[in-house]
Amino acid sequence: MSAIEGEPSHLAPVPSRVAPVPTRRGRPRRAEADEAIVRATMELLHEVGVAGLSMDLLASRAGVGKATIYRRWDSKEAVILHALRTTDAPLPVPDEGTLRRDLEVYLDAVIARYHQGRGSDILPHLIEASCYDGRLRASLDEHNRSRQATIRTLLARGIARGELPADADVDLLVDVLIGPFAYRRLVTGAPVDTDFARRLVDIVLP
Amino acid sequence: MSAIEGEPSHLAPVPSRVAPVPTRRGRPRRAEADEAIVRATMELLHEVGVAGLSMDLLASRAGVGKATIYRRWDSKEAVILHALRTTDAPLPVPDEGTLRRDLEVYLDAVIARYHQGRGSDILPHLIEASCYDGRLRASLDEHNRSRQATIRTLLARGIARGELPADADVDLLVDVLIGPFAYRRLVTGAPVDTDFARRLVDIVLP
Amino acid sequence: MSAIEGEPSHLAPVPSRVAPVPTRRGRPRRAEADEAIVRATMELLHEVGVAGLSMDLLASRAGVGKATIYRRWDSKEAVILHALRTTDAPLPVPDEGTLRRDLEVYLDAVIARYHQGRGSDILPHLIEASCYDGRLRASLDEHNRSRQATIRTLLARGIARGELPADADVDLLVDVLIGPFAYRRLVTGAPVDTDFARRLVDIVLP
Amino acid sequence: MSAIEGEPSHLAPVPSRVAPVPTRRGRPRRAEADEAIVRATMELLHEVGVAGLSMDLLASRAGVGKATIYRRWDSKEAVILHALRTTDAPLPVPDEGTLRRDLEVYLDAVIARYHQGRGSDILPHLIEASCYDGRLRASLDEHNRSRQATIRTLLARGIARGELPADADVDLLVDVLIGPFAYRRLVTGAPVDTDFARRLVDIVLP
DNA sequence: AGTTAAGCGAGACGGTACGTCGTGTCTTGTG
DNA sequence: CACAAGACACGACGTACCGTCTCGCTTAACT
Repeated sequence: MSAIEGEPSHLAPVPSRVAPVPTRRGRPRRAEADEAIVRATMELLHEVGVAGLSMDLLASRAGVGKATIYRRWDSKEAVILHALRTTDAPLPVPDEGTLRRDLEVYLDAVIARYHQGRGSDILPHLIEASCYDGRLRASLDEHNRSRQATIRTLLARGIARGELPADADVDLLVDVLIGPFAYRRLVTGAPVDTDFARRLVDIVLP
Repeated sequence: MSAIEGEPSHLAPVPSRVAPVPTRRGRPRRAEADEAIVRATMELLHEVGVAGLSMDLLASRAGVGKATIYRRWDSKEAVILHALRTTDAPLPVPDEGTLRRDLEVYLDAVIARYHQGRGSDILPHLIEASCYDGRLRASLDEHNRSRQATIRTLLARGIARGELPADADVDLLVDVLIGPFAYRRLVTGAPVDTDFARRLVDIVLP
Repeated sequence: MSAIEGEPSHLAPVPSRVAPVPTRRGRPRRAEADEAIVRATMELLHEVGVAGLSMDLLASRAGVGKATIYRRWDSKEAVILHALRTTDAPLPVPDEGTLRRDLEVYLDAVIARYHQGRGSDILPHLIEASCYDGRLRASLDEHNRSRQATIRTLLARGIARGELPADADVDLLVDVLIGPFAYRRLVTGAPVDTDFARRLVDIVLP
Repeated sequence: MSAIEGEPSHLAPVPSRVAPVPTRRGRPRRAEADEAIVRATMELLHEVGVAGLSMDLLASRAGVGKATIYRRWDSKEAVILHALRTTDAPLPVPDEGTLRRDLEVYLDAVIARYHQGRGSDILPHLIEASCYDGRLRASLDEHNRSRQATIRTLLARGIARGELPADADVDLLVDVLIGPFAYRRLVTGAPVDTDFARRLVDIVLP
């Protein structure tokens, strides 16, 4: 699983992607190769996981030479991150009438997706890789921040309805609502369930 | 940096450590070897980082055979985690008179340690490795949970002083106070500073 | 160095050269491209040797697309052989009055050229390549046989002068006069000098 | 086929072999690995030829890691040369009563072995490789020179019998008897047969 | 004048092999 | 038994070539 939160990353720049060179000289890159690589990446992530995905395997599964992959991305992790950003559908934005209900429904959806064991090693893997690769770090951060969009939408609605004060510290609220999930999942391994989400919302909406 | 929070893990069980075999047969293990390995591990973590630390390098630096390392630990990551637990000094427990001040002082200390770039890839590396190794996962989780001791002490004092209600949800408060730090550092890359800590405390102590 | 023996191969067929197609349709091939490729080939052979000469490097040095090279020749080795045949000036035909002196002068010239280290790996490389490519083999053989012309001229004059019997086995004499040079250079690595040439002539002209 | 001439190279040094380090520390090299590698090399040379023999294929056929090969030899060619020297049986030393008959019988045997197409690209390949690797060059030269032993034995016997003058130039005679074979095979591609051998002997024994 | 066929520089493509590295295990001789 | 040394099987890495294949353009010769 890659993301703890929601909204897609539509048109965001992908810094760790190798520049496709806007020049029009020479044979253009084959668009099907991009697709095939992304598809093969997602397939293999589900079949053999992040640790079992080697560049040789990926190339042969995508029917592509290794050089074709390295021409497009810097590293295995950049490929994986790109595939994730391309593929990973955002969670729906709930609209239940109250901020409390919206948050509860959304966090439940996060938990549901967060609990699928398959691929739950992808994000930790990318985090680790990004420690050694600034470009990857930037791209991953950008992606993860973009996933806060849904919860920001919910909070903005809450302010509009007067459920939160107009000067509420939205940035901090986002971190408080999502941070504990990431902390439990990545760091302490403590379990996360619906009740946990309820109590968290109680803190934010007293 | 390895830990986001405080107290040491002195006598805690280390599941991923290979059992030293209580039997008394044969030549006993050399205690200096343990020390040399831990020392070499910490040296290399600072010199070449987690990615540059190979078992061959570690063995030769410690003046030890590789088998001597594997006799004691399951994997490279288990060695690193052990070295960390052995070495990493806990942050002091503040006592400023009020819960608010205690939390502020403590979180400032966490931030100060959290910002040292050197070795800031160790925890992410261990998290990733623990995805593939249950024993490591258990050991790492145990360690990270143990680091919550300081903050729990502070909260307990706060309850005793009446600064928090007697039925306060301590488990959750701990996660709310630390989770956002982990989230920013590991996931979004957003900056963390003293002001951030202040605002966080405001949420918990309205 | 490419050849152990003499005469040029002016108009000889070059089987491994791709047929330029006598049809006149379409844009004609650019003659400067041929020249540029041959020139770049010789430059690179001197600069980086046969092993360092890659088709990408050659194309970029010649300012030409790789397809332009492959349109003209089958393989890298065919290019090299062509460049050699085009460039390599034949040794002069001596005329000292006696067969013995002629042979001595000629063989000394062969030795002088044979000792230049630069490019001395070209012939071995072509020989090896010709093991896997019949067209190249034919072209190389033809070239190398053509280099016997000078020595055949000398022997013919010797027969005319009565220095050799009219029924002398010229084919064999050629091989005996040149073979030991090739053998030492390619196979045993034994040194070759003027004295060696003298003694060889003594065998042929008792 | 690797050699144009005869005697084995019993105890000759093999400079291109990586030094096995006379030190007695650590686990000794597995002798079966050496055997398996040599056996697999010869098998593959017959099955796929020199060009089809890759290090990965060789390692997997020998049931050995690539590092185990590179620990012992510098390059693919050094392995091949070693396998050849280890395996290639020398031609028998004829004893027909006269030097002329001995030479004829021996050269016929050389021709017979020389004509087997299988593996006839090995020597050219090694020659080429030795242009880029001094150690290999030395080893190959040493090997090829050692193969002159048989013919030297025959010539020595001829001198003892008075068939050759006592001061005959043996070094040169060896080159004259073998050189033309190498020259035709490697350079001009001209055919070599029994008649050619007969005429060659006529030159040496007038 | 328009059409057609081929050449052209650039560079992407699928493959294959390279030689190196790291892991965790195994095997010596020596305590 | 433990130990230092180091060999071992495995398998991934990222690079370098090869020879082919598009692109968007010339550049003629044939309509």
